[in-house]
Amino acid sequence: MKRIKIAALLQSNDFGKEVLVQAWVRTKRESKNVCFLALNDGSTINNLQVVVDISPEMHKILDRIHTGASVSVIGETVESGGKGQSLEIVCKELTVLGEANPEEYPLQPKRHSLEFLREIAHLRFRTNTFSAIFRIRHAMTFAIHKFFNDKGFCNIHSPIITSSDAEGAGEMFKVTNLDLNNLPRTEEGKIDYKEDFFGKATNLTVSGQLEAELAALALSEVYTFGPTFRAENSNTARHLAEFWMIEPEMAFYDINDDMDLAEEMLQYLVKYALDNCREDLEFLKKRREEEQKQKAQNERDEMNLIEKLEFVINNKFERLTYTEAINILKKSKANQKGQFKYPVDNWGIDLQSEHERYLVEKHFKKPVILTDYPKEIKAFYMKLNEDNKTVRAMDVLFPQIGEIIGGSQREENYDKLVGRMQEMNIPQKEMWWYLETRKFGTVPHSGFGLGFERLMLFVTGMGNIRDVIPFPRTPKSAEF
RNA sequence: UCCUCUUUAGCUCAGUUGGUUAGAGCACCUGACUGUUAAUCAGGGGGUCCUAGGUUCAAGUCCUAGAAGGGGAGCCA
Repeated sequence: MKRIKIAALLQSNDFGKEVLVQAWVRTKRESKNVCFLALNDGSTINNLQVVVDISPEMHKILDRIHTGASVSVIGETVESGGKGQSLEIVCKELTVLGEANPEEYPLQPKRHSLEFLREIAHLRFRTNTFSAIFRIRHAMTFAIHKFFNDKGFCNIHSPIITSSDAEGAGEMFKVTNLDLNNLPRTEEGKIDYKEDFFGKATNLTVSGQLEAELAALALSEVYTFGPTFRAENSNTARHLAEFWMIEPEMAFYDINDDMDLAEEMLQYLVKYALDNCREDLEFLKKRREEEQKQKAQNERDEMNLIEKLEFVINNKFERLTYTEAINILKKSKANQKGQFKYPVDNWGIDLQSEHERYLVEKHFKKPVILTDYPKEIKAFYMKLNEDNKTVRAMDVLFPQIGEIIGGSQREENYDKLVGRMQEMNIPQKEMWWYLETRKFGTVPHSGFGLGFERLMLFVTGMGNIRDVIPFPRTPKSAEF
């Protein structure tokens, strides 16, 4: 008999049919003559209830079954005699595929702390919360490819190992196969990378943007979606040393086209989750509501998870320039009463997360796109404005998460780009290939980077980025 | 990296101004129960009080150092 998945079975409402189900036991509830097994196979947040009449033979089998065991069940679908589910199966054959010793199995049918589950990341997939999160993560991955594919974008696999460390996007992880206990040295005593695998120093990529630009200047519209590595000693709920980033790059797009695409994409992805992950989102909504009860009244969410997601797809993002944002912040009561840790006084300061949160959560109460930042606080490749002071950067700020997207129109003018590289001490020699795209058939173009796990934080309503990636890599932590 | 908090049973936590044998709920085991929904009820077993020093007649509790984790900040996506 062919196995049927629980999601399909629960949807079918097809009674009186014999089926084969294989899954893991979430709970076993036993009384004298009857036993109920709640089974989950990860195809849905919902469990299948299996009713077992306790005969002496069944009793022996049931003794081996505890939370976490894997079982194979042949039974007949019936309309449930109890509340809580419409369909259940009456067990005819019950086989234990794998026992789970209850003295050792760490998951109980009760709420565990996220910190504890992080320590057992190999088993946390088996909880409602994490199975919901990773089904949503899959849906978002798929939706990203679908969004770009439907628009005629080309997916580009940018390299993971790179020899350029000129981007200044953060500390990099070194890639080498040199014997670290016996490093080859040059005459000056420095490490001789000519002896290394690639014949030069290499690192893990911190961004696929520069390579994506090369592809965009031929294929017009491309995107990358790959792992990204930053060796920063960042210990926050929003940073990972290994994370996934989506980086579209579009020829003939100016900064406004760039913003339009970013907004359309985010709304598309959130809508996709609402349309395709409803039950998982409802579960996470309830979960968050429970969590909120622990918090002080003024720290609680104004909207629940579903409302928050619907709000994003139903409202235009607020667009304003850095200069306008500074003026709003300067005049704000929070600033005048000295409630900011970093007071807003002069044009040119870098916005702190408290300032971003004020704009998004207090002032506009919706996602905000900030543009035209001072050139001093942004990257060398961003297009310089006419004023010679600001660049065509755009950051999309989301409630609770902060910067979810960072992007810009790129500097396509060769001389201006070289000038900016000189100002910011970016070595031009290593970047010859990047500069050549401005020498040969340069065009206006734009792009942005979306932190995939930050999107996941928003969509799932989870508070810690370590809980939306299967196996988080953070400083002092690379278990599993 | 900085600030701050936490670390007690498998899990979640309580443990008073330092004082006898360290507690609860859940989980586990045993028993009861004709359909349960994290089933319920009764009983039972289960402890390196994070680690190393120190103060004291006496330390889970106080002091010092360290480790791990949480929250906030910086860096950023």
